[in-house]
Amino acid sequence: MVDDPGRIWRRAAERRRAGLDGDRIAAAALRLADAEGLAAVSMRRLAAELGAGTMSLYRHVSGRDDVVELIVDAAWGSEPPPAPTGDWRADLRALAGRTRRILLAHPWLAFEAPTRPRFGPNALRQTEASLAIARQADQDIDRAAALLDAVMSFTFGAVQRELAERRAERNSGLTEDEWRRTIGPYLREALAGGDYPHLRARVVDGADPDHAERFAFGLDRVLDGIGAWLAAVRGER
Amino acid sequence: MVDDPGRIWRRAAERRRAGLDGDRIAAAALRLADAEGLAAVSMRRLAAELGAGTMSLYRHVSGRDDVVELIVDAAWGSEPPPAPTGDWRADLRALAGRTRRILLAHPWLAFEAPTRPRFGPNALRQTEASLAIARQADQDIDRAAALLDAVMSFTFGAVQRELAERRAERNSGLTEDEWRRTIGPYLREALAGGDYPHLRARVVDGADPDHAERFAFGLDRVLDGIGAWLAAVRGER
DNA sequence: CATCGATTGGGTACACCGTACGCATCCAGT
DNA sequence: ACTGGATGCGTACGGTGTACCCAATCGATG
Repeated sequence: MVDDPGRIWRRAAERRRAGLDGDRIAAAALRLADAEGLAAVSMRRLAAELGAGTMSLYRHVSGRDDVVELIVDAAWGSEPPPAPTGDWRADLRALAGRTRRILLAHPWLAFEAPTRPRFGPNALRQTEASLAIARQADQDIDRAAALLDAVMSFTFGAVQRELAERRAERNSGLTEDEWRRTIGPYLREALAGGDYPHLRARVVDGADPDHAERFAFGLDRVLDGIGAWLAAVRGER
Repeated sequence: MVDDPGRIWRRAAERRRAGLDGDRIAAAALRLADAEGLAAVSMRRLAAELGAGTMSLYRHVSGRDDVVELIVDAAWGSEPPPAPTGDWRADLRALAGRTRRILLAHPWLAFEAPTRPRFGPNALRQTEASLAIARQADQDIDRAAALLDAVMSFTFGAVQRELAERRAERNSGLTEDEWRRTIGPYLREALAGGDYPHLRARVVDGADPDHAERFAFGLDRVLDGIGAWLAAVRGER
């Protein structure tokens, strides 16, 4: 067998039949990741959290990667995907909003989820629901997939940026202003040279953007672009 | 001192004055990361690559995080940012294209770069150039930053998806088709149930999308949306 | 009820990781 | 020539994932 991405999920189904604790592992790991970050989810730590021996975990999970795969899917399952209502624009917006909410609720997820395609039950349900929504805009599966991809690409990218900024704020002092004074010595020196007029304008004159507002702005641009394109495609027919 | 993100870059400047080998470390680390992935860049391995003792690295770099920060900036410096030409749409497209090229050339970068804001010399130059381009579309710094953010959010998200798919293809067998047969046992079972009609349509009837084409499609939608918005804003004035 | 097979729990050990600390060496400026 | 600071680096500690193997337990069967 070359590589079997379906392994864990088949196994999970079997376990459920046998009634064992693959779920407990996932639940404990998710709790740990949310509380102390994904790095804190080590096999030893996780086992300790469950009051079990480290190697016992390997009976239910084939390694740490499996644990991560499990909690990624569990996180996606924390809020059901929205159902199509007939208004593709509103539905796509709701879908993006749900995605952002979930990513913000599990800050490790945004950096782990996009590393490879996932096939957990919740991921499957979610993809299905997303395609159902996208096909309201265009029944053609390839065009629907393409426009969904554009929306989701933006969503992930935007939330990652948001999380990175949030983390930077958390890390150094407290406020965005405080942070500026921390990086100050270096950045001020760089800006003082006059080599970066636009950067300087952004830092000095620019307003601190509201994250939610930023997200909504970008999303609206994407949806506008998709709307215009749909109109053009329909016009051609 | 709470936390000093400018530290390494100040230090780099001093080193250059003193003429030491902070650069050699960065160059070797970048080579290693590109050849064997970021995970292969360990302090021991890196030192061995340089024919030096492990702890010698700590004279020039305050830890592994510094090494990563150095190679991230070095990677951004591998292609100069485009200069404004007067056509904001073409320039933003060129900027996104350059970003995609760099991210694809250093596959580890797409997953490392967005974790926090960077302030290396190349990152600074790049931000400056990007803002210069964005301000061609709208002189207002906040609006320019907002539209640039939308473009870059999409770009990062899209390339991450692309890399994830590429990796999945690499990992299991060879072709996309081969991959489908690998995941087959599990996915086929899931699709056979009839619970996922849209997903099934995508897998069975859908075409394998060309990555570059997908990227161009999404980017065009974003740029269209921005164009329409700019026209509306200008109309209001 | 006794017995046997399979399934599960877990301890030990190995090879890696980042890095704190302190000692040896070398080179520059006086 | 001497001396002080910069530099190289060996050792050691606490962490990581997990391969391997033995003990215990549980279920079904005779």
